[in-house]
Amino acid sequence: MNKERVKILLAEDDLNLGVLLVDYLETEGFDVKLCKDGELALKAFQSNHFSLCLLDVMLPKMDGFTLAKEIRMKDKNIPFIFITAKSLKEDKLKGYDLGADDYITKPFDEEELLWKIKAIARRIPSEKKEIREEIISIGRFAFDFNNQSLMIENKIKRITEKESEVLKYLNDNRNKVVKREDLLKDLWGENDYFLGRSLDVFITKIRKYLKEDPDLKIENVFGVGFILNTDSTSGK
Amino acid sequence: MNKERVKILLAEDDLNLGVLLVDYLETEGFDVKLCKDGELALKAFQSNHFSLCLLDVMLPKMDGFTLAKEIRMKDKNIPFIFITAKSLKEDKLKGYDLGADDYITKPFDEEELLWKIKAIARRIPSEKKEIREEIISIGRFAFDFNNQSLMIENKIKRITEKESEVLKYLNDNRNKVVKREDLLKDLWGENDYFLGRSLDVFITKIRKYLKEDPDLKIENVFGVGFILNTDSTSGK
DNA sequence: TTTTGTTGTTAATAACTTGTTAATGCCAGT
DNA sequence: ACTGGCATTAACAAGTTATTAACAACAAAA
Repeated sequence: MNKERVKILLAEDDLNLGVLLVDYLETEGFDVKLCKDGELALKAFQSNHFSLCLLDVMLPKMDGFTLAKEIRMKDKNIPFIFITAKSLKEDKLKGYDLGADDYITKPFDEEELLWKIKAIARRIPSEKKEIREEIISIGRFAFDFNNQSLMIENKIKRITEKESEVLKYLNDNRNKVVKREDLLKDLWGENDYFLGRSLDVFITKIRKYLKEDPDLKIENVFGVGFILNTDSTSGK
Repeated sequence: MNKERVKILLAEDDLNLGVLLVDYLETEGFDVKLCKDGELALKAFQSNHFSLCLLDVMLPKMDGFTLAKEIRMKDKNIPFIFITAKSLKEDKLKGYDLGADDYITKPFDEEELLWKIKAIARRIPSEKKEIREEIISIGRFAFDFNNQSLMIENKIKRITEKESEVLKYLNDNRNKVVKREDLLKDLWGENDYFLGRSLDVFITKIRKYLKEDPDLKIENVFGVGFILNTDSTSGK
């Protein structure tokens, strides 16, 4: 959960190159959105959140520099790398003036581009803190998965890692039947008799925690799994 | 007042080029320290605070890569730009592995170097925050990170650098679980079994310091990390 | 030398698993 | 519908293993 993938906006009209790059970067762990002209790229930028822009200078509809200017108006910190065919000084200058972090001249070595991206990605402030703050409410509890804590009436109970995982799994499927099989496969990686017994122990423990809110109940579905019931009207 | 001059460490044995660069960069508003070999550069780095390193790869006494490695041990985030005579891919690769942000091949255009520096400088977090005299209060302690001291009831305890770092990291995430993994990656740069053991030692030491305020506690979150508890209502 | 950080050792502890017994639900045969 | 048998589940206890605490010894650096 620690590794949110870095999202890259790639504006490149040469689809051969574009698809190649997307493949390459995705195997390297980036999330890449390819747009084949400037306007599409701008549109994509407006509706998604990217951490880095890789812009070809020569683009249909809107050239890379104009695009950069537009993007810069939306986000004044996002890093750019320009892809340019010629290594003209004026071009480079213009790019840097717009706040480029780097440029790379076609034809280029993919690996080199990767290094450049990595160098920049390294300095992208990690968004961890934002990711961290999610607190889920379950009945009258506030469940903080990352902190492994269950709060109710300003009491905090710290629970264990596996307990958290199981509770989160149940809650992610609240009011729906969770199959033992699925839960075990997803949380333990495999599913055998003994792990099943282990799961039962965790269910017992979590039931104990949840007792403080009488509306919450983990029901057993015989031979199939469990269901976390948060809705007092439902259930039989 | 916003513009503290960015300090650059320049390691370059060719004094012609070196002096030229110093002049050029200084007229551009940077503060440049020129060192003519690797050892001098390392020494300079240890006694000053720089925001960026410009390292020639070929240097007397200690080559640029080794120098970078040494510097990286002192500061895990400082950006490097390598100056290299040849444009060999292996060289570039090696540089990037060490965390280079860019490289530039001799002979180069000064203006181009300037752009690269500016691109990086733009992303240097304004150092004000780190440098400014901030005294953080942690429970009944006053913690001065920069001076590595912990004060309580007009007693001052001087603590070590790593102790400070760990304490600051915990405090920056007070009342939240700090994962061993994150802490080690951020403060040590990597995460292995032995560093984990080392961290435990620091936790023990810091706990000892914090004992004087009974409301402060570093709790262990088994298998995950630690949490600095400053809030007496929380805790189990 | 003195300080700082790392590695090693041992004991203690917490998490998870396995074991035991009792309770419960399902279903087949009456 | 009732009943007995069997599999599943609940609850708790005991066992196992890896993690952590605390301290000491060591190594590296200032």
